Amino acid sequence: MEFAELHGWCMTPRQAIALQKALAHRVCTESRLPQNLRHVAGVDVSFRRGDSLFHAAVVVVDLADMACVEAVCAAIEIRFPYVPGLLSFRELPVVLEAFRKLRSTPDAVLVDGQGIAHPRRLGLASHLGLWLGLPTVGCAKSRLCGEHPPPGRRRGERVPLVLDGTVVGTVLTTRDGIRPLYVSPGHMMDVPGAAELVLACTGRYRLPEPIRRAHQCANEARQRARSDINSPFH
DNA sequence: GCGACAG
DNA sequence: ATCTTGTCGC
Repeated sequence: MEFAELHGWCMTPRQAIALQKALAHRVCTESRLPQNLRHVAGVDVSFRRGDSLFHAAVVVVDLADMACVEAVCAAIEIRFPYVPGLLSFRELPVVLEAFRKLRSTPDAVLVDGQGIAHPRRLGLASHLGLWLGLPTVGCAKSRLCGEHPPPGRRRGERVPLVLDGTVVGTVLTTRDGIRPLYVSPGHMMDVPGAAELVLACTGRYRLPEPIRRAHQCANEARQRARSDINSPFH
């Protein structure tokens, strides 16, 4: 199976699973981060219950001062239902559409979802990494699979996330006294590097700054589209 | 068969 | 993810 087969996105869950197994072999779990890491992107997707549109945003920030370098968003129709383990088939089309509009190329991409901490080692972050050929990190707010002891409650404390006897990620506390994040390499990234990058992008909030901004950006785009229905002029 | 289950 | 108001706490 080739990437081209994804163009239609008209797959059955069974076909999607077969494709994941094939693509998982292409994922690189060694760090390919540049020495001078400067521009980190965050991606997020937003949708509304009674609507059939997905909105995605990509925000690139400068790691030195968290200043926004570039921000874009896109909107397309939903083409796939939510199925745990098949999230990329639902969200990747709109995410790729947003990246198509991006003019700059980030050094790394933080994704709202899992990387290789996935039943077939191909979470949304890994799948996106393959498409983009860029280092990606999966940064999920809850667990999809794998086991771990409870991590410490202080910022920076972490425990390994183990799946089938393999460490596939890090359960990382990003703020004192809050629920941890499930951080795993997406593509061109290793387990320790993924956790360090997330920590480097996280300040006074639970989620890393690039993802927070993308989340905000995608929501604003969705609400603008919503209001345009009632007042298309303006 | 039952429970788990990113967003 | 989204539906939703106020509310308890640092």
